[in-house]
Amino acid sequence: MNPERLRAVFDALLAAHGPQHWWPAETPFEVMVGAVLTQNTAWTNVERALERLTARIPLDAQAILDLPLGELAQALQPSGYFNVKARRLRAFCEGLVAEGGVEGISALGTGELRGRLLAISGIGPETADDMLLYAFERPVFVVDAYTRRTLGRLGLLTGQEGYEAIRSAFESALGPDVPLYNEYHALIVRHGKDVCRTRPRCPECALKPDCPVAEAGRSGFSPTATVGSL
DNA sequence: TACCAGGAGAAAA
DNA sequence: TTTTCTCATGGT
Repeated sequence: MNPERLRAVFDALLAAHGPQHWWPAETPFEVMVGAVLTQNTAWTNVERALERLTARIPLDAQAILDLPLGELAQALQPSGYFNVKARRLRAFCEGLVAEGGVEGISALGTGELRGRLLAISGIGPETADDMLLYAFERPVFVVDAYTRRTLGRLGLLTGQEGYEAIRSAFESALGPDVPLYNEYHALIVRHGKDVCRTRPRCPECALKPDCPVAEAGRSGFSPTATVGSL
């Protein structure tokens, strides 16, 4: 992954969309709850679910654990997959309490913290990295479907790379930089939802002149390029 | 009407 | 080991 090209794409995204000021939450715990609820779900639906949940209980781990599972699922209903997410949120809260809460888990090193999060059922790589970057401010790059799609359209990814390969490629190219990772991922999501959202999906829309990151990515465009060669 | 959204885990091949 | 299926609401 070429650092200059990656920086050029970031600069183009920032110029096009401006700072995103992520994550839209008040506390680290709210970030983590949101990370679970936003799995494969539009953020507007997550906001509805959070409103329903906080109308019933204070937003903390013990209050969620004290809420009967059926009531938790009912509160989460607008975010979709509500039965699944109720179980996942409860499992996460159990894990968090077992680790001594947000304070306790904050004391762990990044690698160990990531391992603990991934050990919880329902917390996969992207959700764990959302938490690490946006709740704990650790230098971990978040890879999501928009990252694969947008960077793939720019020729910086083939689409065949695994999650860890993409994450380590970004981190190696950019160096440990929490504010940069924060803004970069937020901008990729914003861009994916905004400019590159076409119906039906156009695999090349980012390469069209009206896409603000097209030029930045074009210099690195190579349909057969791989992470390692860029 | 059909598709998609800031995934993850279980089941099947 | 890799691929497919399931979970589900709300916007376009």
